[in-house]
Amino acid sequence: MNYNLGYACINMALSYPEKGKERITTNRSMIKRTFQEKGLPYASTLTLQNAKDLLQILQWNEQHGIKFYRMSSDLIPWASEYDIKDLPDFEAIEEALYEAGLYAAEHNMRITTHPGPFNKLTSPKEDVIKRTIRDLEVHGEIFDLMCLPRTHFAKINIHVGATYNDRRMALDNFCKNFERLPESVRSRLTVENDDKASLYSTKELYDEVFTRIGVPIVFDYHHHKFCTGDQSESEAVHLAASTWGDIRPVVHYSESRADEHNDASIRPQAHSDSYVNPIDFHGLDLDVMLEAKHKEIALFKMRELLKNNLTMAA
DNA sequence: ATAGGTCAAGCGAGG
DNA sequence: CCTCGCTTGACCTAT
Repeated sequence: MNYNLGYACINMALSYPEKGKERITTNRSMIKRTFQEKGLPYASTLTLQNAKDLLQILQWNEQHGIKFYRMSSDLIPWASEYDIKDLPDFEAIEEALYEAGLYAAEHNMRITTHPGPFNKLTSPKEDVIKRTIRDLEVHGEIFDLMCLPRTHFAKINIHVGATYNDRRMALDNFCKNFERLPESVRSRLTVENDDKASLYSTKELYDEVFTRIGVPIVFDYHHHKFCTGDQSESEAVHLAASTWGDIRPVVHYSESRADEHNDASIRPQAHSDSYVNPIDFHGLDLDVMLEAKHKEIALFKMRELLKNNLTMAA
């Protein structure tokens, strides 16, 4: 079985270092008021630091055998509000991003991203669509600056995520607005099954999105429990995997926080800190994005679980 | 230095 | 009608 385990955005060891050591993070940001006061020069300063730290995170990953990483969407604060090329430090930023992308390529790393829930290609409101296209375009541009491939290897993953009590209309909008995206995004976009029964299951994404516009499906194990589309986990993960062509499918894995803390008051969709069960690959080659709060620490735990699992099977 | 309140965006769910 | 949660906590002010 071939697979990579990855984690999202934050490296605990680098982000919360021991005293005296410098914090390494790609998530420096600012609130709106500060952006209005300080404008592009400060955005540029934060971006350059974030972009330089990205390489450090990738190097840390390499040292720890981690080949799969989800980039933060906060790398360039307020990027949708201006042209990145207008940042005073653009050349240095471009260089830092290129270096990070080159490092990833040289070490066979897979880099992906997951823009926020505000991105709604389904919306009947044109201004929502315009903002969504702009935000996705920024993600595509950053990946281009890193020279990441324009394939689903470097996926940009979003949810379909809304129905407006008219799923036909919503799905039609999604497919129609997909065509309005720049090639840097269209070539990389994937969709993920939702975590609410009223939204979109893997099966529905397959029937209504993949078959129409060919966008592959990221299967989320935890979300599937809340929106099965009348499929078993095995059926759904196989269906999702069939949408990826030559590219190894990505899946998301997390466990229930409510179970982990034995606390029924925690919403069942919430993600655990770490893991107690090894992921079931259902016989597939998959790249697994681990969505646990403890990040790379949880990844190491999953490694152990899989190793023990293998030992027991042998 | 640390704690606590606050923070762009779109939705749906729950109170 | 309001708040929370979601990709992913981080920023900012008061103490």
